[in-house]
Amino acid sequence: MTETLSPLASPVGCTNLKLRQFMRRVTQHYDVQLAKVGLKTTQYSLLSFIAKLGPIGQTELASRIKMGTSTLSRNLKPLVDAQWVEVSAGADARSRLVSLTDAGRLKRTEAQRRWRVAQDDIHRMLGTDKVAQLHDLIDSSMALLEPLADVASGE
Amino acid sequence: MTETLSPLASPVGCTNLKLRQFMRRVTQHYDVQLAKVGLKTTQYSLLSFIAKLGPIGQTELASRIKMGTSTLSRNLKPLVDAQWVEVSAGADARSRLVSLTDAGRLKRTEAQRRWRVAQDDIHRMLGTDKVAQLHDLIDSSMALLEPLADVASGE
DNA sequence: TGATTTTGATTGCATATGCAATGATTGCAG
DNA sequence: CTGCAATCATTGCATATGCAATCAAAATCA
Repeated sequence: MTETLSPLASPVGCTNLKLRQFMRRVTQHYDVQLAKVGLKTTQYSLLSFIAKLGPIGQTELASRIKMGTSTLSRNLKPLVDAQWVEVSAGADARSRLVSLTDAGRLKRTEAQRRWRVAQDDIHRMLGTDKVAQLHDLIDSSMALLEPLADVASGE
Repeated sequence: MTETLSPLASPVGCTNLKLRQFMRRVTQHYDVQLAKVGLKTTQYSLLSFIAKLGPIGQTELASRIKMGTSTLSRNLKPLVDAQWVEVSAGADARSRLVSLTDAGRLKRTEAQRRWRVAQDDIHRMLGTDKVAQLHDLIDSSMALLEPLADVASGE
């Protein structure tokens, strides 16, 4: 079952390098829009995740975002300082639940409009089919790399 | 058969988020190998670029890597400290030429073997066709996003 | 119950990233 | 020649990223 018709010679370049370069460009693009509401793209993602996942522990949240807990911990800080995110006591005395404040929900909605602009730009520049291919490719690749995460967390 | 069987509805997710998540995983994968020779993936890329582009000014180098000059400036520091990279006087008194030392070339060769392992792992885990698709998709997308860079640099 | 392990989160360290401002030169217009 | 604009690189500031170590609390084992 030939998925594509291309020659399919073994790829030569560095996947990591290409990804990094591409991501720098793409992130910059989103940042232009989100800077208008005082956010970085990562912060917007974070707000969105918290909005969707409601009050949630940091370990769980980090896992969903596929980010290290130490990074998450620090990335939350500016959002907490800005009072968009609040950290309340969880079931344990050690665990803390992360959730949005009203201001946070407002900010997220506001930012979402900017995100939409950036995302539409991407669709316009790349074409929706290319974006769809990219998303699918990333999704399926991510699934195939999942083992990595398991190994890291001790399995 | 058409290239894909999916309806090709307008993609819903955030391209930037997917890319970031994917890149974190992929970078971690390469880092495991490169850590064995004391390098980060970015540092290996940098060494490779400098090896290939010979003595080169920082502005030009940054442009090739598609990285900001301030980032490049700082990323060079640990490499210079380790004496893998040396910075010599350029044509101007302001411009400086970046090149590898002998130790740098050695280190790069050594690291290349590790990179090869990581890259082969990727091919094995994702399949060469998927990797090839990904590379092609990134290359063509990058080309379509080039205008961004021009705008940023004043055109 | 007391000791050990596990779990949840933070912190030290090092790097990556970029914008804006700065410093240092060079080039060019007047 | 003088002064302003353009160029090359670095630095201040803020964030992103993760590993290893740490700290605190809970769970488990003995």
